[in-house]
Amino acid sequence: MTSLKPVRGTQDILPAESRLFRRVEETAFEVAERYGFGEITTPIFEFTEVFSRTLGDTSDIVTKEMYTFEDKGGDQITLRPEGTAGVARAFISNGLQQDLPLKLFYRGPMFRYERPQKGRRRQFRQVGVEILGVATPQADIETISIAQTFLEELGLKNNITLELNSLGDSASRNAYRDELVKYLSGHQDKLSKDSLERLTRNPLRILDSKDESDQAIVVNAPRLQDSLNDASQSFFEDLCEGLYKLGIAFEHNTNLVRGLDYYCHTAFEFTTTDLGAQGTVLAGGRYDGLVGQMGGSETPGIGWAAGVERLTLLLDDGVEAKRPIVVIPVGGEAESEALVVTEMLRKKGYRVDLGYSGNLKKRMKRANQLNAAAAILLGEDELTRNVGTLRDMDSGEQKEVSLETLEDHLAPYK
RNA sequence: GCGAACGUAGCUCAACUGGUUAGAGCACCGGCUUGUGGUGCCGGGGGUUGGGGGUUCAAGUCCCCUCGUUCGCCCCA
Repeated sequence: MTSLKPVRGTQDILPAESRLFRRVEETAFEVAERYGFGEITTPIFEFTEVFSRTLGDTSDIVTKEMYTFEDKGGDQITLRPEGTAGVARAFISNGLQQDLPLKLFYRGPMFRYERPQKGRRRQFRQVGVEILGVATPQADIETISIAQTFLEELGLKNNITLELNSLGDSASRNAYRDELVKYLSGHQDKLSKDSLERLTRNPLRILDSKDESDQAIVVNAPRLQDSLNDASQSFFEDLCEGLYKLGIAFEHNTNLVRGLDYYCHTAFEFTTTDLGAQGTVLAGGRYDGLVGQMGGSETPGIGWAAGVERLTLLLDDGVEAKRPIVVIPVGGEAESEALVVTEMLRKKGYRVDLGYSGNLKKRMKRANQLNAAAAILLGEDELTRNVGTLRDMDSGEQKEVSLETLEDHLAPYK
């Protein structure tokens, strides 16, 4: 019996919910195209190395969250836990450095072996964008503004906040990291257990620890923004000014960080308070070191990814299916003619349903459940006169129409 | 991976301190209405109470294990 349940952290998405997912993904894609992005589709699994090398051997994603297996040929394979690594790999594999700058959009399932919660699944869907080959804040501004437009068009701007920070370039960042570790090492006795581990693995993360004792120590810690060098400082200022000119509101959260080594400069998150601990709905940052680290030529990059499930949870009004026209044969003799009429209308672009069985009453009920806009009744006596009865399902009004001119009466129902 | 709560029909929920055959609303199916849906009335199907074990004369109810969901932590979208 357990085998008839979906695997933990996976779910079936039925038609009503699928419409919500499609709305999110289609909106993202449509906005991305408007901003000049092209869609890229990479495999949902890669050689494990693609992720382990880019995400770092110590990151949680690599150490405990990847679905990794050996295939029948003995290769180590991993179901992708995120989208950027695969895009970077595809960029190198396909020699796309000659096409820079590149603006890419992707969508599809990701896999992480985690404890499921609301808005957190083991198989989940993301949409995301990447801009490769632009080292200036122009790309950062565009990346954030496409995100903003996307969320706005989903109708979500009211309960979502944009948090923004700069990690500085690698020189600034490394200098700060050393300074922070030096400071925190003096307070090891008061750090939480989690943060003690982070101290060696991922010290910047301690800045946004939720532990109260940690926060008390962090308050007096050296500040990230104070160690930004001039170049990093002006990069961030240019970004802020660009956002300001576009009317994009944000909060400068100086404790917002990214753990992985290749991140630099811009880090941002769009968050909501409506989803508990899974409040991050869209997040991204600049990753100038990534492509180089994978073995490609040094190529700056910036991008974001958004969780489709989380976004659908914020869209509580459902998406109605489009209203069909239903063709109803009355009596067995009419069935074959009904099929012909149905097929003719479908080929002309109408959304038409023809039930498989049942008397008139049942078929009318079914039409009502489908939220049909109109029904076309074809009875034997009508067919001898080559007409049908067109019924408006909202008003209940009916009229006989000639089958030859049927389409002339259907415009309101297309 | 750690901590906690919860699992009764397709859905939302009942069932007094353990006590006959586990109920209701919605949904579904049929009838009132053999060429007319959405409202109404009448009837019907549907449950190994997540699964397994234990205590008891008796378990949906108590205990253990397991699976799942939810909340928090870790981490992230």
